[in-house]
Amino acid sequence: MTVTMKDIAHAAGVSTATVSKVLNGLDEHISEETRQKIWNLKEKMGYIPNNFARGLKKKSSGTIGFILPDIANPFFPEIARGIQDEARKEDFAVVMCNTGNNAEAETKAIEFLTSKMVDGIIYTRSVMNVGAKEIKTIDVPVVAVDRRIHAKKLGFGQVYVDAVAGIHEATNVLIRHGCRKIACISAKYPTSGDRIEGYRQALKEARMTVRESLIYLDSFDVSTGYAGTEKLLHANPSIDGIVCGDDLIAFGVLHALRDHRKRIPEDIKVIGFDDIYFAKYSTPALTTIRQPAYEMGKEAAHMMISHLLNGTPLSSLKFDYSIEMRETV
Amino acid sequence: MTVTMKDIAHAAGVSTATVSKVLNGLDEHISEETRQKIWNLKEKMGYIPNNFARGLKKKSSGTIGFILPDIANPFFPEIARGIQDEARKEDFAVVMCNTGNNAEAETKAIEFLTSKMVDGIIYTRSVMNVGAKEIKTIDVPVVAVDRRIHAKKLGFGQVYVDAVAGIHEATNVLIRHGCRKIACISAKYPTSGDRIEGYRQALKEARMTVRESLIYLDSFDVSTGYAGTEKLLHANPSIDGIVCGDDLIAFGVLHALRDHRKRIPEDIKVIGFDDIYFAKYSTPALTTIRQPAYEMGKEAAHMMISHLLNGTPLSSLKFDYSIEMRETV
DNA sequence: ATGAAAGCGCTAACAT
DNA sequence: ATGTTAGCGCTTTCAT
Repeated sequence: MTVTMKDIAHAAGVSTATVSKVLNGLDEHISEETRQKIWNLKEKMGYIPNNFARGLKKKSSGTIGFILPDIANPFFPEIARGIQDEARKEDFAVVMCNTGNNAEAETKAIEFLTSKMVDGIIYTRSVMNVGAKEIKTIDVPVVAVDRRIHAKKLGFGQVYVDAVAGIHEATNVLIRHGCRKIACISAKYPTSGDRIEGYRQALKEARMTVRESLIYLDSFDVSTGYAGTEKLLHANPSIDGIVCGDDLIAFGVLHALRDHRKRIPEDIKVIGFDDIYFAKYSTPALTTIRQPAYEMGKEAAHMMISHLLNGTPLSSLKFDYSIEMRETV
Repeated sequence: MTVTMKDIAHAAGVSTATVSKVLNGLDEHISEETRQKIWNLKEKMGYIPNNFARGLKKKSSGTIGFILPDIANPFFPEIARGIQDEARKEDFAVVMCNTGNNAEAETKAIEFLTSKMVDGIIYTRSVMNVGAKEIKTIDVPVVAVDRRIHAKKLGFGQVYVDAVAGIHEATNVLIRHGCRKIACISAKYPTSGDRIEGYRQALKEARMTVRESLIYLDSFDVSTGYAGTEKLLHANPSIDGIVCGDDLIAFGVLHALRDHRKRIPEDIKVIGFDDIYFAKYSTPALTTIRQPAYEMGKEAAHMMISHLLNGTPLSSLKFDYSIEMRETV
């Protein structure tokens, strides 16, 4: 049987009000004796507070929710770590929901979390791909990490790196290193259109023609990198550089290139985006544009909690990317 | 303002009971007209159910909790994916709590989740390292994944791979490939003592002496692998094989070996454990003992949900490991 | 220093 | 076909 405050109150011969006060530290006016008795009973009886009841009453749960699109992509767990380390400091719990890039799951996660389970939501998917309806019904603060959204219009907070500029720079790196026929493999998520822009811009600035046949778009995963490379290479054997939308894609590219006996970076250079933990351990070590995932998570949580606790307005925070030169360029 | 059932009931000119019935699909005896009216109102007013209230009443939340020790270790997200795919099928939500290998966080996660927030808990840490007190207070079913625990005694379910046998086999692989001086680097978590046993046994069976100076124990992370290799190599330059407690450690080992200009596998062979997603992309590709993480997660969720829904008893499910021969042996 | 009581939003058994 | 009602376990205001 579940032990409730009532049980403790009964055992201690006091009212539930007294028990509640003691257990919540509101015990200035409680006798030392009663206090002790209650704490002991709590331990002895194995009392666990019922969060449903408490939440129903207090209308807050001391927890923040984190919605991520793909837990298998190390970039997101890294953000999660940042969020949690920060939340822990402020004594907030964090629950995570993985949507697996599934729109329905995303909607459900939002509904679930906003059903008063969390005091705020940190989000890493473009909100643009879920219906406006869902967004409007979110009645807790939200801060978006790493995804460009119309934050201000929606009243959201935002922590991000300029991905367009990042891909622009990635492309420039390749150009600087002598690549003349540069392909691009990325995801065709609504938000990722941006990224591609960086590639196009860089090419134009270098007076190189942008050819659609050099662009392959699917998902942010290894198989996209592999399949994209196969297809692109087949149509254009002379490609000498590949800009990747993220590191997972880059891993797939590396793998495909290896199967095609291409020498990296002699025959072809590749550059990733994110700098996931494993980028430095790949074959060969991946050159990539780094996003400070952990720090972004930390700041997102910080922003959220300050807002929750002190009413600090949610803001827009931009981080800088950096270039991690390794062995693929 | 938050929209409640009362608001809808008021707007529709019916009672909250009727609204509740309709919104929960218990509408066999509700007129089509009322039904429509309520659904429309729900949409129009942006009603979101209050999970606290519902949970308080129903004593269940349709969600299962997943506690993992290190979200940055790809092995765990893989389990998480399995859990979620299965849960999704049964219309259960899953929330995750990352403890970061922090005992306090673990205790909090348990308290938090058991505070009636979830109907069951899936656990990937040895329960042995949290106090018996916490365990006793868990009043929801739990199934442990990948961790040996006294499942039966505690009434837990269990899904696992025999890690001792796995490490035993890993060591054998090295022996079979001619290694004569085999070191072992693993974690000194309470549960990991087991793993080491497999190494010791294999050595004994091959009539090789077990030397403590060839064993390095710290944590399941890359830096342990790196530091361990440095230390071990310094004391025993002639080591020709290293058995790793997990793949993260193996990655650190590979890195250190590279810095020491050791040729792999010619000079020294290394074998990992888990077969995380990135194992095949390392330099060189890691030979390792595979645990079917995704499947284990799926089965754990299946077991949990069957138990929750149909009362199927929690059981003990053993999976087989397999050997992934790649380039480090 | 302690208690009584109202009520958070919802569900479900029991009317009608 | 719909409504009444009695809580679920907790917090909190107001009494005492």
